[in-house]
Amino acid sequence: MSNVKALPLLEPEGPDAVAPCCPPLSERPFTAEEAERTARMFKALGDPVRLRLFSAVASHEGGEACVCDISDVGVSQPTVSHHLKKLKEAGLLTSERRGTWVYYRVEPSVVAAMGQLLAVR
Amino acid sequence: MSNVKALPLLEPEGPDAVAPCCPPLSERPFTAEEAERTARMFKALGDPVRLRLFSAVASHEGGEACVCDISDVGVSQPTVSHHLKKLKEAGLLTSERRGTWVYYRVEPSVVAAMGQLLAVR
DNA sequence: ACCTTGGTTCGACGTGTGTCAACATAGACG
DNA sequence: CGTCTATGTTGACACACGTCGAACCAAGGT
Repeated sequence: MSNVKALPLLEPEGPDAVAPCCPPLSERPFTAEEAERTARMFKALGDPVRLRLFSAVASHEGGEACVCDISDVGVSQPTVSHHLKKLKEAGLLTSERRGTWVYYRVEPSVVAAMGQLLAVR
Repeated sequence: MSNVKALPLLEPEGPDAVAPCCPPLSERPFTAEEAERTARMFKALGDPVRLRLFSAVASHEGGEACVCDISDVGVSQPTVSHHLKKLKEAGLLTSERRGTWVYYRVEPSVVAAMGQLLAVR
């Protein structure tokens, strides 16, 4: 079972579970490379529509939601698909087709890593 | 000429309350308004240069840094100023002029609030 | 086969954003 | 005053981004 496949933001550096992408933001100044990687995650959540979609998936029963369940965010359906793709490329969501519907779920380790970036000293 | 907008993400009420902007992303689907407000914060950190500047301030000795200390991020000085302004408008940094230099420091409550948004259920 | 429903991809358009050079402003100091 | 240093602002430009309609793909049902 491929629980992790080519996440563009997580280097397979440690067998650890919490995906140590980068140290907390207040530990030391980020290098250009760290910033490049990390900014992609924040940018993915930097759009209101994407934030609503992500929140809808994250809060949905069972930890997953099909597009039909969450596509009521005020934009056209192609736009929803576009944003879900962006969230997927950022490593924040994964998708799987089961029959007629496509189900999205959050990647908990990546979200946890983002939370740790913001840990207060 | 004081066009200093009120912090768009924090209501000026609690002394050191943890900025009750929004519930965790996984608690319930965000409303359009919540998403609009919160996305501004994530978007501010969604640029590599801004992320480096923010990290430089956050990790600097004494919790504050003057522009001259952190402006070595590979872009021109006006661009640095522009990004610092963006971070300030997002409520993530505050600035204060002391004599010749301008010092920036992080707004801990806002960062803490962002961390809580990503709290895993 | 055909059609219907769910989702993605494509092509285009308008807006937003990052960047710089040039200029402007604010103190410090003589 | 004038001048130097440290930051901020303005204007302009190229590029990225969000959005939509139309076309396309994937499964199921009839």
